[in-house]
Amino acid sequence: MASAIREKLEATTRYDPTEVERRVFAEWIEGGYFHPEASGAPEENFSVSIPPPNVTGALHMGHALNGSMQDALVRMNRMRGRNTLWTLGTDHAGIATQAVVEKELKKEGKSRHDLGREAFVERVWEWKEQYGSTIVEQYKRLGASCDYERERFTLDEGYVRAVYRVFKVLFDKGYIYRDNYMVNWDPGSRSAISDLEVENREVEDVLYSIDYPVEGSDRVLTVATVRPETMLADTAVAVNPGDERYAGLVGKHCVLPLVGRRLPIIADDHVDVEFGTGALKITPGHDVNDFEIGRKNGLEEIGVIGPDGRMTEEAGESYAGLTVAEAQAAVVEALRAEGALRDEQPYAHSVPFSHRSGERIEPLISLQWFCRMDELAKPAIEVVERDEVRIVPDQWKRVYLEWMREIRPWCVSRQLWWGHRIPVWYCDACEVKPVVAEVPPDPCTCPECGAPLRQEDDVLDTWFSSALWPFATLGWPDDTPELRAFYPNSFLTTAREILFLWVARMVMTGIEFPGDVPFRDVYVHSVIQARDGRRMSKSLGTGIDPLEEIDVHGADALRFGLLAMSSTQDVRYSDAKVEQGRDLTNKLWNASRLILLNAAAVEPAPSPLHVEDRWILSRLERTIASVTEKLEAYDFAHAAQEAYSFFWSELCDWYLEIVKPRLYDGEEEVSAILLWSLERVLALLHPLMPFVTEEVWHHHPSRRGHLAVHPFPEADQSLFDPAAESDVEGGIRLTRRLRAWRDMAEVPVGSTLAARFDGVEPQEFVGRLSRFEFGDGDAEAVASIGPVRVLASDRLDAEAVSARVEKRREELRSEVERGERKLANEGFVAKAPAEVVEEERGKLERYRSELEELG
RNA sequence: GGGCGGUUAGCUCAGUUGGGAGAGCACCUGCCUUACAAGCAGGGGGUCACUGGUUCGAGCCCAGUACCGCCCACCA
Repeated sequence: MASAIREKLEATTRYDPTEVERRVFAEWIEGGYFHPEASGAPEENFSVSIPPPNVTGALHMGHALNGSMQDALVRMNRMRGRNTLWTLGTDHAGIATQAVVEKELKKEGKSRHDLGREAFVERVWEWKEQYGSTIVEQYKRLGASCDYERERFTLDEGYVRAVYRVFKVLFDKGYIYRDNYMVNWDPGSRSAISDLEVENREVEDVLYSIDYPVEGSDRVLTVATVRPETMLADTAVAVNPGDERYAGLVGKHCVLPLVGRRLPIIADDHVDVEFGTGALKITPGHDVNDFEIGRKNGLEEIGVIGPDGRMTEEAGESYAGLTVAEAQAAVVEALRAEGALRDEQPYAHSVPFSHRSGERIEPLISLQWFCRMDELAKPAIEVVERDEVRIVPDQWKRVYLEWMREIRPWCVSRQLWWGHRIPVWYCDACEVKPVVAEVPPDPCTCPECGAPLRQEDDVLDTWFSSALWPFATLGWPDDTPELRAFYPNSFLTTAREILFLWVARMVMTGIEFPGDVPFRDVYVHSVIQARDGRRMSKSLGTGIDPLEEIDVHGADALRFGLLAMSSTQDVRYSDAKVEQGRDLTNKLWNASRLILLNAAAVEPAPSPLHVEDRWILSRLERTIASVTEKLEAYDFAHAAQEAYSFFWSELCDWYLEIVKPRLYDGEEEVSAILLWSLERVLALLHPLMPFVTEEVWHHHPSRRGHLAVHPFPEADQSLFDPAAESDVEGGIRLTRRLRAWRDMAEVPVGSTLAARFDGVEPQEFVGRLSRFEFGDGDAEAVASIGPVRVLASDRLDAEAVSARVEKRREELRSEVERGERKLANEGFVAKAPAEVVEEERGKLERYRSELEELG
């Protein structure tokens, strides 16, 4: 080792991630390790598409966890020599990005309408150029081994071609259509949104009961509503066909208070006889159920609420222009004045809100583009039923299937400017059908009358383009080498909240377009909650910034911590686990210093001279087998914990302590084993903690290339050695008992005690690590610990010793009693498996003989 | 209204097919032992939410109860 490096290694007793991480990452990029050739077949290659973060986004804990998991598997497979691609990119995130730029404009006192569409979109692109790489840089901080040279964006040129191709094909198949239909209108973004972007929240409203007089009679029908302002758009009153109270009224009319409109009284099964009076006002223009009933019964559809969330002209001049809330107050007041308001009751119920803007959804009828999903869903159901796409853990399989079987049309148009503008062109001059095309028509004129064509104003739902991510990023619709080499992907990891929004749609489009499932496995990971168990959220201020955690503890520490705390159920963020990861990086660093600074210059090799060598090699290989198996099963937490405990407890606490004298002696065999083990441990841990392992590897004498492309260890079963394991573990147990005995007997730390042994001589390390000196002295034995007889000496406090012995006797008596009781149970002896009973007998035997030794 | 998950040490969580309850952190005691005090050695700590059942034996299986969380859902 060069002396400068040696000095640095000697002097640095703490691992410092800050300097290491940037340097090491730059080396990886320079090596081009993350940028594979597009060659080979998907079955032998390994590929993953990152769930594309919003281009407006900043790395949050969900990204960090998801990234740590993907990187662990990606790195492991790259090290195994597979041609590995991890595609990275960002999502244009229609609503979110448009909102960010609009907010910027607002500061300048402008709106997007002041700029006009073209200039506004230009402005968003400028924003994207300036800020859009933030999150990509943050993935680098995490150490994610993505192919940064193949970065994609859902609005880049090639991607747009994929989106337009898909739109055109689905349109030609008749799946995509335009219709005037009830949609979830988000007054916040002033756009329609899909069912999946709606969340229901519990709200305290007032339930108003209103009397509707029946025409030509003195009866009234009392209806109940939480939205009295929508009565202005009522076009019927419905009762249940089986409701005898109203049997004679069906077919008659009542008169709408305030408005005077005649409303037919109709019968519909939907009406619940038990609720309220059993009479339901029907507002087809502003209520989802009423819309259905209206269409079924051919009712008039009136809209009194506009896209801006204000009352329209249709609402009448007393209300037009008011906000919904103002209109509600005015209507209630007017009804009260008329004496039509019968009752008001507080009423808690769930109400749809926009997941995007947070505003209350206004159901209204509007002209939108929809995509029929039933045909697309069929094969996507089958592949999951047949486990061709495997959902892990499998409870999510059922959730996926149930949703898919009930799937409804998807509203894909959005009234935004930022996004994929729908590739449909209209002629305003004649009645010709709209032109739907993958590329803008050239010339852009009407084929019938020659007038200029006008493109559809609406853009597509962001998720329409995300749905194509695994293949559009690889160059589809062209038949590219990338597509041939890396599609389908190997797996996908995701949070369950986008199982429907994203995962299901990728499965559908993958089968429909490239013709194969997009990935074989879907791993649904846990959600990391805030420390107090609340959701991590920006608005609640409960978010924990992964970059701050990286600044403080290092990326490896965060990665290890996240993997170790992850689970199939939701977990609270654990600082302790991240600190455990940090401590592990430090331990790794220092154990490596011990080995690298003291090992003789030899070839690393498993050449055992002693039983402890065979033991550690056996344990190492078993750990490799087990950790690998767990990683492949997406059991990241146990993989991390197991690697940790092998390295810390077995390798450091025991093996290194056992072999220190040999190492300091310059023994070649132990040096060879230590260097060999270190190499394998570094490689095994590299997918979990890439930075520190790579940095240590720099100092390893066997180093030729980077660890990032070093072969991943494969467990060598020929080194499994149960006999050595049992011998050394016996020695360890004895050492611990001797140490505990000393502690209880209050022997000063520094003093060595004399002892002899009965039967088999304990291994050399037992005496050394517990500070006992074994000889054949014939002094009186004051205590027995297994085969060890502790000899009387003036270093021992007789009282403490006898107290210790008595305590042990007590323990043994209770153990013996427990064993005897169990074995006296005829049921147990008769019905328990033989080996369980045998084990119990063996234990009882050992306890009895130890008790006998103690006298 | 349906469905799913949870309840285990002071805290955060593990616990394979039923066979003496584990980890990390925190706590107590003793150690600056020349890899590491972000360390080493030793230790204390649990009615496995509750009630019943099955079994020789239940944290684990069954039935029910109570809280907590999530998803889906068009009773105004």
